[in-house]
Amino acid sequence: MPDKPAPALRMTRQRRAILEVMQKPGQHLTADVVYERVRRRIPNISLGTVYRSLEILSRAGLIRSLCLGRGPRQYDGGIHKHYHIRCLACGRIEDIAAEVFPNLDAAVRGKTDFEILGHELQFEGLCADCRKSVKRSRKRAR
Amino acid sequence: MPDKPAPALRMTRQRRAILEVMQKPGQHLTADVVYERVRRRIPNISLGTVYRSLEILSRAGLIRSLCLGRGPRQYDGGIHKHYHIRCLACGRIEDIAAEVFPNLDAAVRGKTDFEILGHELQFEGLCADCRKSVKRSRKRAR
DNA sequence: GTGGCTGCAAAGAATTTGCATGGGC
DNA sequence: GCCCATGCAAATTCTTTGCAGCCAC
Repeated sequence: MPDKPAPALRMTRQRRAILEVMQKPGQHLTADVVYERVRRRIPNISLGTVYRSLEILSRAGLIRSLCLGRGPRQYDGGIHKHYHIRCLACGRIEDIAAEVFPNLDAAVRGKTDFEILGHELQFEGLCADCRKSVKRSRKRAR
Repeated sequence: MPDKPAPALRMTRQRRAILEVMQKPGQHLTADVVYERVRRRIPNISLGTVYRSLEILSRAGLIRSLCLGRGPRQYDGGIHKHYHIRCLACGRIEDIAAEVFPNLDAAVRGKTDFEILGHELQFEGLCADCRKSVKRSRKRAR
């Protein structure tokens, strides 16, 4: 097997602009929204470039790639980490106002060949609205 | 706002077959693979039905829907819960041989309106192969 | 019997890719 | 100067949806 020298990451104007858009913490942006915002600065950037850059930047660990329930993939600047909760019934996503568990990574370190760099955690449950419907239907069922 | 009575879940032949395919623990199946397997029993089932059923069954909490890095969404019978780790560099996914943390749910209970039913946790890091390449490239850079 | 479920097929959304040219290192 | 990165647009992949008939409850 030939050596695969890790490719150099070129910091182009496009990638720099994308990184800056991603910088603001606490946002989850779809590729589409990133495209829209970066276009203010680089009007002729292409959507393909945005997709390629997001992929590369997330592989380089500069941003995070999230998959929150349904819909398109979302990306996050990753400075301010936080968790999410998704309603199993209606798919709604919310941030959770709780601090990150720093010891999770340590807990699995050594259980695998991988070098653990972080984790992604989302909770699942029922939002207040859907809980009401479920209760209602249970009552009906009696 | 009119009452939205929670819809009844009909256990059709198709859904039963899908559930059985999903039953075997420790597998992550794409809709496509589920389709292929269920077709052995119900040859004229349609892919659309598979998508619809997977969505409904996961909303009902009977199976779990996962988003593991790139590629299509995956589904899991969910009996035997386990965590995953994804290589940031190459995208490889592996199961982690560690027990589930039962106290995570309790830790966020009360921090939100939601009724917490479970969680999805995936770690991120570098697999052995990619770690080698990175080291190599760092050495070259000196 | 009724309203949800299915098969079929077409539409739609999201993402990837081929290729010629441009630009970072 | 070498190669990776980009723009453009077409192609692919994945998922959803409209509709008429069917079936679980």
